[in-house]
Amino acid sequence: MAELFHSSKPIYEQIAEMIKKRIIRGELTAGGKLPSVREMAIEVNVNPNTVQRTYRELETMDIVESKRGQGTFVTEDTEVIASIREEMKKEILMNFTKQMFEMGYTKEEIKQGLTEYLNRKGE
Amino acid sequence: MAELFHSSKPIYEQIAEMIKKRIIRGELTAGGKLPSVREMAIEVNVNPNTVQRTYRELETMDIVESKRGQGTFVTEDTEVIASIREEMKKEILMNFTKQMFEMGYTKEEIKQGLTEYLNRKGE
DNA sequence: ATTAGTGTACTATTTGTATAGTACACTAAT
DNA sequence: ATTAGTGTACTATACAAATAGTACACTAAT
Repeated sequence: MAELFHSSKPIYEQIAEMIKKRIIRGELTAGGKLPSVREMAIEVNVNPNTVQRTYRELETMDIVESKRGQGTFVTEDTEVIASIREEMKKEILMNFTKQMFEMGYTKEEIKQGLTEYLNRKGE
Repeated sequence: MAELFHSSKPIYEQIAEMIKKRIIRGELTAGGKLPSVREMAIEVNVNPNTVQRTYRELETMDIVESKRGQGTFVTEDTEVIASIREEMKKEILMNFTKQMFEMGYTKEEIKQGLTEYLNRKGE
């Protein structure tokens, strides 16, 4: 089977990223139920303990709430979700621009590079 | 001292990234000498063995050449350097756009998001 | 020849990640 | 009450990354 994850980052973090993106895209709605620890473990082909760790992390971030015997649910607090979206966007942009600056590109070159890349993708 | 590295990625890879960027920016020139394994270890506050592993990786990629008793030198092949630059740029752009798409943004929203972010940085 | 500064190799130990297996606690449905 | 499906906890094991320490091989300068 195809490898879902990169080796350079802990799998439990990568699963957390994946779930956050699903929430942000609306695939998982506020108050909605996540796959159970065991289901998710099968879905992403990983040990249940690893998924549990992911859920624990997400719970610490107030993104999900785990209810013993019932399941794990996306927070109903839409403001939390909105702020997660902004945080992720900012984080991704910051990381991207930082790396491009470190390569020596200027602001304009970065913008141009992105535009070229996106146009090329559409061909 | 400030932590130079992220915990989520092997340090030896992060050092390799750092060095590649120095080469690309021209801080380390073709044929130039890198800091010795021991010097670099002190510079980045890490064990010499970790730096050695970085140098070994870079040598495998034909980016540097290690000479016993003399030191480790940037390749003199400027084409290799040029291609590393393009690879890194593409890699960074690909990673960035992939993540933004996964968050649900469109091409135009990505461009706009970048422009806004860069403008905001200048304030 | 000696010395200092290189890269290189090796063993041992620690830490974090991930897996494997088992067991328990709670909830909802029957 | 029983059962199935939840989250949770625990021990044991394996592996990679990183550290620590030591030693060796080679080069250039003295």
